[in-house]
Amino acid sequence: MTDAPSPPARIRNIAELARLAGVSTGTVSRALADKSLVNKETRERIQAIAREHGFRPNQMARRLRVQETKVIGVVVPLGHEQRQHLSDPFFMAILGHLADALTENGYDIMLSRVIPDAEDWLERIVDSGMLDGVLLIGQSNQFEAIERVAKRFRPMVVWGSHVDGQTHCTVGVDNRNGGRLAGECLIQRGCRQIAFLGDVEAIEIGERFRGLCDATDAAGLPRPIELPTHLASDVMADEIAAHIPELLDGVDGIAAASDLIAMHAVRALADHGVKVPDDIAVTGFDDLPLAEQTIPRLTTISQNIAEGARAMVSALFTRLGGDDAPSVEMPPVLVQRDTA
Amino acid sequence: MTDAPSPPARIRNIAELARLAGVSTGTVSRALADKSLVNKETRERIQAIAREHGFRPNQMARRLRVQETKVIGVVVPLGHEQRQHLSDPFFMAILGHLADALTENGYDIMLSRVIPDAEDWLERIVDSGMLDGVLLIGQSNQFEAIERVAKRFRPMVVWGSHVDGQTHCTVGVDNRNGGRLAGECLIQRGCRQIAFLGDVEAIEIGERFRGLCDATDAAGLPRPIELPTHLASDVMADEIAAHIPELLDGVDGIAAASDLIAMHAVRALADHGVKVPDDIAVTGFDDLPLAEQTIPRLTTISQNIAEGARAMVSALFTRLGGDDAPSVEMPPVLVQRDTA
DNA sequence: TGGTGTTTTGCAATCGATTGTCAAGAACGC
DNA sequence: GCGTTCTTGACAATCGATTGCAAAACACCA
Repeated sequence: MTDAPSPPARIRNIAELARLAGVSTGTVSRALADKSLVNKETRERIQAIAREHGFRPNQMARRLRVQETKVIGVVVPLGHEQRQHLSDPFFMAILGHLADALTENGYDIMLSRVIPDAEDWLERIVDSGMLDGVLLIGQSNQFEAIERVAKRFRPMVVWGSHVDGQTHCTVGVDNRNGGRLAGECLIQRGCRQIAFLGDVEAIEIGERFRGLCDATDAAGLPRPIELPTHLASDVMADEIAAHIPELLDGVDGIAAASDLIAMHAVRALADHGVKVPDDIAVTGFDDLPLAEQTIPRLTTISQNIAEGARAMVSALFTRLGGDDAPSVEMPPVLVQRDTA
Repeated sequence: MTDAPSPPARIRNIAELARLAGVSTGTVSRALADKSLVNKETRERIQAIAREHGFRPNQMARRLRVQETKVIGVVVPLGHEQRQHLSDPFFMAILGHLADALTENGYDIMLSRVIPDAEDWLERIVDSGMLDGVLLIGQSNQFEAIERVAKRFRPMVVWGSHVDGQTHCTVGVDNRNGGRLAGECLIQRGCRQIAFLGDVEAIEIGERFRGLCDATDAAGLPRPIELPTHLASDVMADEIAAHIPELLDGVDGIAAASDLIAMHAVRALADHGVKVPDDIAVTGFDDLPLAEQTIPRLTTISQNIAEGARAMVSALFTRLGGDDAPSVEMPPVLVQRDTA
């Protein structure tokens, strides 16, 4: 009996393993699940054979049977983006934290396919039977679709803004207040003409813009100029470059809808010899880990991504347990660094 | 008959739908798959009922039956990292491109769980029965494990370095040559004492270091100093800060193992009044979209992430089709910008 | 030896689809 | 009116596990 194993033949299912062990499939199933119902000796013998042959039970079959998949879908609705590109660092950062929290609890993550033009994209995901729960990162302009599904599918948590009376459970910062904070910061620096870089079609971005308006209104300043800028990094640079003439025309403060947009803007301004923050002050939004590492370091509104991810997962788990979890709204925090 | 639907009762499976339509489950299945075997009229009638009730067949069951999951696992082996954190922007960037390419072809993506301490982490993923194929991003220090699995599991493609005689299929740049390019760039600028920021335990990083040594050897310069720096962004900043004394002690060129490390280094140097590239030149590796947007813009070795992702997916598909796909080694390109 | 109680194990139904096989019915020609 | 061909759809096996139920095996005691 050599101890260097050259597995004779791969075992394909518990039936084969059962034949090999001279027991029934039921016993094998119980043995592999380490149930005390089966005799300790047979149990260990079966486990040994399984190990020796590198056998692992088919998860698809098990999950079909137990009606529990241990898979959570993570989805970014990109309805308002012309191209669907998962490159936004904010999404990636929160995805990382979600992954940590979910895997710690024994769940796998499925990045589900978003069929761009289909009305029922969320229904397809939710009803696929592959997912125990769903996490949405961002609401985009898909409020209706999300509400519709939330009414009958409980284990779903959305990163985004909470609107009065909505059914779906959100976790996120108070975007409007965050926008206000950014505006107040810029105004306090002495900015008079503020520009907003972002796509207000997306609900949470729209809220940030509204908060910014709150700030300029309160200060008796003109409304900020809206300069649509998308989140997809491949078009962002061009869009910002296209906005440069408008920015150079009297704007002295920029509130960007995200840190990435802010970084691109700072770069583009530098290319035109504009000094940040002396000539134009810039604020970001998100407080990515990177925001602290840029030169100049970014003044931004912090979202506390790690805590947000934890809150999402915890809300999802209570919902998976059948209980109700309320929306969570975290306070935005202004992080003042070098750009404003 | 109102056309505003208030679905009477949810249909749970094709059996219920079959009863409702007065046909057998087999017919329903074929009708939903739009097979010409069933009469056009019954087919449309069944589809209408399904639509009306918002019924979607259970994917788990279908996949178990057809033995094809249309799911590709995407995994980052983080064997050499003490904490498993999916925050590296390079990983995220390539994940984004992989997601695009896979979803375009009708595949979903599963971020599989990596059980940190388990020897058989890759076996567990591959044998779970949930995945048609696997993409690994990075080899980390898991060469053995990858080889072992590659010998019997064909549909797997790995981002990383190709070593002579290896079984597993890799796609990646020639890391050694990339390291050499970085070294030559620094040397040509006049750097005499070069430091390497990265964790050489990881295969691809080690190759980059070796290439760097090739360059210093060829120029008759002393070997670069190794300053271990991990990829996890939460510890990276501290590690780099800890390296500062060594960097200020005669080092005039830094080759970083990744763009992120380079950006952190530039930031840390700025904090100590060191000017980049005048006092110390810095090169990155990856050429993230961000590298062009920093101030100063990063000189780096380009990996062409988009093309790499496409190559991985295409190799995976030919392997899924049963054919063999060879490893792909892309030439690294030096992108000279402001930091070196 | 028989009865009772406790472990162990096997049997068979089940999860929800897909699909090969075959029979019933329609259409058609002679 | 009968045989032949073609459609259409029902039946049942299958994918690979889990699990309730009941039978078998064994121990123990009177």
